[in-house]
Amino acid sequence: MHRELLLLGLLRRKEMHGYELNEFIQRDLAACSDMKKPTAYFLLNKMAEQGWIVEESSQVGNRPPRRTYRLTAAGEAAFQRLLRQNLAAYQPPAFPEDTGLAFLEALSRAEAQELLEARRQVLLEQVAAAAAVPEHPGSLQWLVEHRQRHLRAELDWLDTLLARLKSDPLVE
Amino acid sequence: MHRELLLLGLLRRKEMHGYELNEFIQRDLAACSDMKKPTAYFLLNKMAEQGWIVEESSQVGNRPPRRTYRLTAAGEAAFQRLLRQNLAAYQPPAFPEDTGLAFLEALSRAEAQELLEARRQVLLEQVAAAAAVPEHPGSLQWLVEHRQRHLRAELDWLDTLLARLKSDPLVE
DNA sequence: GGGCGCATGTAATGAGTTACATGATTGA
DNA sequence: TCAATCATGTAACTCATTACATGCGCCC
Repeated sequence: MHRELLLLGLLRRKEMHGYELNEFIQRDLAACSDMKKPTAYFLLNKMAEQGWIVEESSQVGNRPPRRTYRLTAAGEAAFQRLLRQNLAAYQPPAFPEDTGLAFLEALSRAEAQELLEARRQVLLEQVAAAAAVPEHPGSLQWLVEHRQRHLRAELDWLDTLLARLKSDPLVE
Repeated sequence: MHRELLLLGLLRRKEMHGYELNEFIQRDLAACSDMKKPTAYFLLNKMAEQGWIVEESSQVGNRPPRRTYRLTAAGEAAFQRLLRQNLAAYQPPAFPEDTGLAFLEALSRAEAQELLEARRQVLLEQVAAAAAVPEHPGSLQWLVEHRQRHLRAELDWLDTLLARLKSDPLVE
C-alpha cells in the first residue's frame, strides 16, 4: 500500500517512465524506501490495469520504448485515499535487528562491548550516509529528516547501553 | 534469522513447549516480536530436524502431547553464531508508515493537521501500551526499553511536524 | 451444553526478492 | 572491444501470514 502511495505521489508531481522512477528511488530515496526494480515495474503494470495511471510509449532511438506514466482521475482519487489512510494510521515497526540485545547476558562483558562497538561503527556509517543525502524539494525532505532523527536516536540508545555495560557491576 | 535467534534464546533460558513459547511471545513480547503461531511451530520443527533442539513428548491427561524443546550442543553453537552476527550488524528499518509525510503538501494545512492529530492519538496509545508492558528479567527488558525510547522519539518528531505546520507560513 | 483454553499443526495465499533474460547505445 | 547505461520485464523462490482443521478438558 505504501509502495503504491509512493509511486502515485511521485508520478503526481511529474510524469516519469519506469526506469526513471527506479533510478530516483534507488539514488535519492534509498534512505526511505527499499522498493526494488521488479516490484516497481509490477506495481506500475497493476496500477495501469486498474486505471490509476495511463502509459504513453515513446521511442528514443532504437532503445526499448519508454513507458511514461501519468495519473488519471481515478489515480488521483486513489492517491488521496491512500494518503489519508497512511497519515492517520500508525503501526510501529518491529525491530528484528534488535533481537540480540535480549540475550546480551549470554556473552562476557568484554565481548558484548566489542560487538556493540562494531554495531556502533556500522550505525555511524548509516548516520553519515543519511546526512549526505541531497536535499529534496518540499515535504519529500521530511522522509529524509525522519530517518536522520531515527538514526541519531538509535545512536543515543546504543551509547546508553555501552555506558551501562561499562559501569554496571552487575552485568557479566 | 532473528526469529530463530529469539526461539533459541528463549529455549536456552528455559525449556518450553510450542504452546508455551507462543503464549510468551504473544503476551509478553508483543511489543518486540510479531512472530505468529504457525511460524513458531514451523521453525521449531525445522530446528529440530537440523538438530539444534530436541523434543521430548509428555502427555498431560488426554490432551495432545506437549513437545518440550531444549537446546543441543549444535543449537547452542548456532545460538552463539546468530547472536554475534545479529549484534555486530545493523540494518536500519524502513519506515513505510511514513510515506504519506512525503506528500503532505497535497493537502490543505487544516486537513494535514487534523490527520496528524489522529496519528498522534494512535501513537499515544502505543506509547501507553509500551509503558504498561510488565518488566522482564535481565536483558530481555532492553527490547522493551528500546521500543519505549523509539516511540517517544516518534512522538517528538510528530510534535515537531505539527509545530511547523502551525507556524510556517509557507506551508499550504 | 456451549464456549474458552490447551495443544498441535496443514494448506492456501501473498508480497516482495533474487536471479535471469534481452538487446541497443555510449564512452574509455 | 569491453563495460556500463538505458529500458524493459519474467520466473523461481522465500518467508511469513491468514484461514482452516482437530479434539479433549474445564468451567459456568
